[in-house]
Amino acid sequence: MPYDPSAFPPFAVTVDLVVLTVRRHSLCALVVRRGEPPFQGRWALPGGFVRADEDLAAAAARELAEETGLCAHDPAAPAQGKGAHLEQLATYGDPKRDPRMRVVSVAHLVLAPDLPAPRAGGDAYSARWAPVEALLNQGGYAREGEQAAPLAFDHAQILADGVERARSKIEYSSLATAFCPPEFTVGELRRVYEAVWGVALDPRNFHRKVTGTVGFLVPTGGTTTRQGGRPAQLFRAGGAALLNPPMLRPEV
Amino acid sequence: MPYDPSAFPPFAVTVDLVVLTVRRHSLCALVVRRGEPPFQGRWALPGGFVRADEDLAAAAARELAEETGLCAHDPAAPAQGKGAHLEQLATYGDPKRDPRMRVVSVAHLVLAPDLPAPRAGGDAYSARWAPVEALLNQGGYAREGEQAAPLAFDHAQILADGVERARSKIEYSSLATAFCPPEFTVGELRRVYEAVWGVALDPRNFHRKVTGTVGFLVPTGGTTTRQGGRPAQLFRAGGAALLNPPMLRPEV
DNA sequence: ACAATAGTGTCTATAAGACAGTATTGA
DNA sequence: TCAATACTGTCTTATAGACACTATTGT
Repeated sequence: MPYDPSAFPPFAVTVDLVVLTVRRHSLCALVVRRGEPPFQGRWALPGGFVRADEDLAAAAARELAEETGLCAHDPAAPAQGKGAHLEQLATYGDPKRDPRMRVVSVAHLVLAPDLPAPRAGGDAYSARWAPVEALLNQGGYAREGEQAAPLAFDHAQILADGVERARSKIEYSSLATAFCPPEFTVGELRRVYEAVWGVALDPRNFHRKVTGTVGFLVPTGGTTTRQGGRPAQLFRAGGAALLNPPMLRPEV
Repeated sequence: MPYDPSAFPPFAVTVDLVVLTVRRHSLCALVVRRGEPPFQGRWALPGGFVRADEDLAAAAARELAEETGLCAHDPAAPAQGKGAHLEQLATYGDPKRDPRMRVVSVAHLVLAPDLPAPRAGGDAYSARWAPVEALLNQGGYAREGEQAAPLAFDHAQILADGVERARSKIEYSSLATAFCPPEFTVGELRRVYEAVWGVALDPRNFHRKVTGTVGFLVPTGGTTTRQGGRPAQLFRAGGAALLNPPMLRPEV
């Protein structure tokens, strides 16, 4: 087909965010309550329109900052700094995914350390961390006193894809450290793996594995007893992005 | 930001295809020659606009059929059948990636067996298989008699991302069989791995590995001598989608 | 006979799973 | 003291890498 820019069907393009964190030993996602139709009153992933002169990753980082105050840290971007890991996840463009119009949504995945509490942006909706297990359950998610309902639009599918990406990516990359504060112990890192995978890991074999993988962890010299028990060494993430050999996820 | 569908910036949405195959022991991609500006005369990935009522995967499958006659086989779709493997790759939306207008392109990755020769669709441009190594070289790609030039738009980046996806995905999935004809030998499969990874593999260890992974290969009972030497057993792809443990790519 | 490819077997090094046992804190 | 967590070490098993050797074809 000749590339005729004057005769193209117009689309709206949005970004949706799968923002994951580990809270109280379970994997949680950020959801917001919709204040208007369609799906009014239902929970949805945060997101919004891409602006006319804005890159996709920039739009995702802007929405993330608006929702959480987090500073995104795109691994592709040279700008280093504190903040969450952000990467593109996938694009969803079913013609009927939004009942009002043709909307193509470029979903992004964000991995963040445990945050105090989500704060709503300038808008009047509420935002909340919810366990992904509840969000993905048949029957949907509700907080106390609400009717249980599935996520709006195709957001349950997007969330499921994001969770699966996170679960597989911590196998062969050092991304699990994105769920941790800047300094963390081996036990804290193990509890991240356990929460994301939903399995129990042998603490001794885990310790041997992560401390034996060069470039994964760098000791800071400090120790902490914030988990109770014997003081544990503190580490920060090493430079290695890929783990070789990978962490093995036990068969479920 | 409130979700206001009446005030959104309009985008054009396209699909671009990274169609890979293995020919003469090297990994090749399908490129088409642009017949009009911008980048007139340059090589580019095949692609085109998504129609107003068309799903993204359907648009990619339609473009693939127009360019190659291949029937796409989306693993997410229930419709089984012969044809190439198709999956979404990533989405590219830099505001300046097309000099004429704001275009967001949803790139798809296609893995196909060696085909007789690309046929142009109804259009007047030429299509061609080109080794990815040449396409990604600094300085760009040219056939004989042409000036070497990089791929049009951001297609070199899209191709590089597609090649990297294919290289990593054949490690832990059975996707390498998508490069093979319906029946193939262990040696032919090994040459696929060697071409995609650009390394030499030990034929004996490779044979032990692939025949020992349950669900990867199913013997058909036939044999062939099309590679010369002792007759080799013929196999077809087994049902397993994931290889556990994975194939290990030798460090480069 | 010889070259070429297919296929089997064997040794070794690495690493994962299971789990005993020691170390160091707070209550 | 005990409970809890951190850490070290040891045994077994699985598997990858290296490579010797045999099998079956075409020329």
